[in-house]
Amino acid sequence: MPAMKLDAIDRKILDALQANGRLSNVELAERVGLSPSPCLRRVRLLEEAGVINRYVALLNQDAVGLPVSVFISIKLERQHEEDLDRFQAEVSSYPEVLECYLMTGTRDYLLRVATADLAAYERFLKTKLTRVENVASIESSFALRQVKYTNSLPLETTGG
Amino acid sequence: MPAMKLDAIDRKILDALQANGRLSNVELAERVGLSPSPCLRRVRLLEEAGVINRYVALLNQDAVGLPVSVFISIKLERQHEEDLDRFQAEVSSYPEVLECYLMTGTRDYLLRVATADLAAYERFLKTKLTRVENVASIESSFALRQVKYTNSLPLETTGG
DNA sequence: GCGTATTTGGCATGAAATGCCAGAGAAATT
DNA sequence: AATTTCTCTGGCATTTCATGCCAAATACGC
Repeated sequence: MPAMKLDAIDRKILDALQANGRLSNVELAERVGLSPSPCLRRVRLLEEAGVINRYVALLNQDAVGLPVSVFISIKLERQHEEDLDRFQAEVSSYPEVLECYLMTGTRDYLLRVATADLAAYERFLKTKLTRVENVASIESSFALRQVKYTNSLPLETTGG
Repeated sequence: MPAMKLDAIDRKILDALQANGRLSNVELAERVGLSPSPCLRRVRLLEEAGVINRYVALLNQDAVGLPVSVFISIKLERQHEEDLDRFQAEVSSYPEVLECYLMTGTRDYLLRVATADLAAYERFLKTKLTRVENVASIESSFALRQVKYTNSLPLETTGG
């Protein structure tokens, strides 16, 4: 995905939709200083270009009973292409895994997992993660508190 | 936020809106097996109860020119209540910081930061993070690839 | 079996999304 | 500087949707 050229209006649109993905097109148009028609056309273009991936509802982890966030550092035995691919496919299939990154440094992967409690986390480890082939070591760190969580990327709407 | 009691239809609604926050109420109602009126009422209740935090558009980091994700482990000099509060407030104000967690273990905080490139990251470090008071050490790990990234919490819609 | 409370479904109204077309603005060419 | 061309914008008409209200149905307790 190449970086797309975005003008000031595009960035305003993206900023507004990052903050509220359910803004009506009429209100969005007002905020960015366009009439509804061209505003909607820009939004559609941004969607088709893949700048806007998708729209989602963000839930409260506590309210749905998944208050525990765990970060897991994982090291593999072998790091060949096919080893990585197999591991990634397996881990991506677990709904408990919200984020997974291939990392530089001494640890190969970093995962964020959401579970109901420690017992559920232990169950996840025992029945899923530790059974994945090629895993050399697993290191869990628990989040005591989510200080900040946002999906809003800083688009620097002040400049060109 | 206490965990709220959600029935099977609520979980279907939440799952659908986690996948597509812009579903029309008419289509959402069809999917969960209700008519539009009670479906909308449930959605409003979930919003008011705080189960649904908000709706957002998710952007492609590469497309908006912020392809670099960095995880930063931070250790503070002192961990008194007011020290933590001050650090958290400062770090939360940085738009580059997408996630921040207070952690167990040897490191106090874990941050995820998005930047345009290494130069921008260095600028963030020098002008912002290293100038925050009370920071004992900073350890950066770069993500080579985002293997999985989702906000969809697993709600186990199969069971009660 | 009966009464109560909660939830659902349908209808009416007002607002919004969306496609179409003409007009305005910007850029390139001569 | 004038003209041509291309791109983007704004307004209108149609269709779809959101939303509030009320009656009916379902679940629950007695």
